Amino acid sequence: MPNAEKGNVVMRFAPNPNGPPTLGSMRGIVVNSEYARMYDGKFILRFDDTDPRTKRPLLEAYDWYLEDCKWLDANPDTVVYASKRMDMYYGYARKLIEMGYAYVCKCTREEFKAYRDSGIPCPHRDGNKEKSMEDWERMLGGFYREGEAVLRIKTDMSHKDPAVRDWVAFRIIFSDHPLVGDRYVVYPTLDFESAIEDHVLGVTHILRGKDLADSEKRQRYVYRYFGWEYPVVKLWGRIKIHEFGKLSTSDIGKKIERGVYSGWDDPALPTVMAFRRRGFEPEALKKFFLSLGVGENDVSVSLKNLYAENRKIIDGKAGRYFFIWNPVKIVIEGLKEVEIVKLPLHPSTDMGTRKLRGESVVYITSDDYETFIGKEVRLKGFCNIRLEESGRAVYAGNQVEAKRGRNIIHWLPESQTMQCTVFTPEGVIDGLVEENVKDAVNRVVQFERYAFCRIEEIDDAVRAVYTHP
RNA sequence: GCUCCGGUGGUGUAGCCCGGCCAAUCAUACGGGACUCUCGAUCCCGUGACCCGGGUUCAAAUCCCGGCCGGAGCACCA
Repeated sequence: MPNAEKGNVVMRFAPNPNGPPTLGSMRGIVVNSEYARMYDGKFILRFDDTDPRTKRPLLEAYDWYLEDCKWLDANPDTVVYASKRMDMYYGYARKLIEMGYAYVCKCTREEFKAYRDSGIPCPHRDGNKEKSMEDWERMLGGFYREGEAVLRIKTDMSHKDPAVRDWVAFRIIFSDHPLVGDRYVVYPTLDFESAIEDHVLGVTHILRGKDLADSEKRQRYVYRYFGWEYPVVKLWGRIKIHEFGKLSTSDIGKKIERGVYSGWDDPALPTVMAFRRRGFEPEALKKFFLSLGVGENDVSVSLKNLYAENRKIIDGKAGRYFFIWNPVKIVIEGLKEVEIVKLPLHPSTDMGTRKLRGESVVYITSDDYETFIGKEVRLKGFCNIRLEESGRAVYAGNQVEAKRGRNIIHWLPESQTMQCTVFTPEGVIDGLVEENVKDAVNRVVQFERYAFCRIEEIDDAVRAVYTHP
């Protein structure tokens, strides 16, 4: 990073808490905090919550961000709530008005758009400062209705990029704010609020999405007027995950209300909550985002990369259990005695063993039954059987000769099963699981030949959440 | 339309600023083999990329110009 001195770096992540943190937020948290850490710097979490109407903050979401930061090992050194610092913004606004760099504009949106598009100053632009100050105080006092007046920053009405021409710094919104109630009617826009805060907080480097590229051009005017130095900015492109469609936070909210998703932590959603619920390791998420780098080109990446990262961490410590989806009951004929089968909890890590009864009535998945019917298979750790028609099977010895191959399948004794529901991104899968998983509540296990899953809850039945293959 | 910004194997990334050590890094994916009482893991081996066209230069993925393709912004949203 340019101009980064060890110990003197201040970075921030500045979300609007209008919903739960998503993968996109995670990128912001991870990348900013990691760079700050790399330079022994400071990491600030700032809530840019200055629009109580269009992007209305969600009260619970403030804490969600705090929790998710903590979980991602990105605990902020400082937490700032923009909506609680309104008076400070007002102060800077007054200074700008006094200096003649900001003015109250009473054009309608449409009127101003016309001026902006043609590059002509609007009639309010060159009014005297005293009048603007008076109008400003009236705005604050509730004299104007919404839309009747805004405070604009003077830039350059002939700037080649129309987006930077005299942009709005404050507007009137008669709507109570989840955090500060109805104390204010004049709210700063992101561009203004963020410009002031970055300076006040001493932010040295900004890493953000390129959708905010124009912000810099706008904000630089304010910095120039105050004689401040603008932080170093690095932008990243849009991120698209193959497995998730385009989902805006508000879309997701609606779908949750309609019952399409069970909640913000539905495994099908790209929220941090969902990934936590699925049992992902924060370290894997971090590596995943860091591997994307901070290039300005848009990335379109598969979750498989994340799965690979996560697998590296959990494979060595996830206990192995049998989960039978689409169970089929098999009666084994000619089985001599009931024996206790000991299976290792992990094939290479020493985690002890689990026990299953070697009974003559077992369950296997119908997938296996259908592909191996008429053939000999080995019930892993137990014995060999030949699968026959209509759920029968014949005992075929104990020799582990079937080693070399694919015909080793998992199974469960009838007397030791529990109902199990797995919540996957594609929907719910029901099946049977060995009762030994009761030792693994709230841990990630591997259901052999299926996938890694987190055991969420066990009462009469088992609830598991799909992690990844 | 206007203003910006990008374009390295299937995907992501390093290298580009300060041209040569790049017949291009790493990861993932994919193919093959070994091992394994999981379709997981591990170990080998392999496939596979500098958008196109000009220019500058002894030398270009790296610099310049044009084209094509992609993205973002053009809100009293963040």
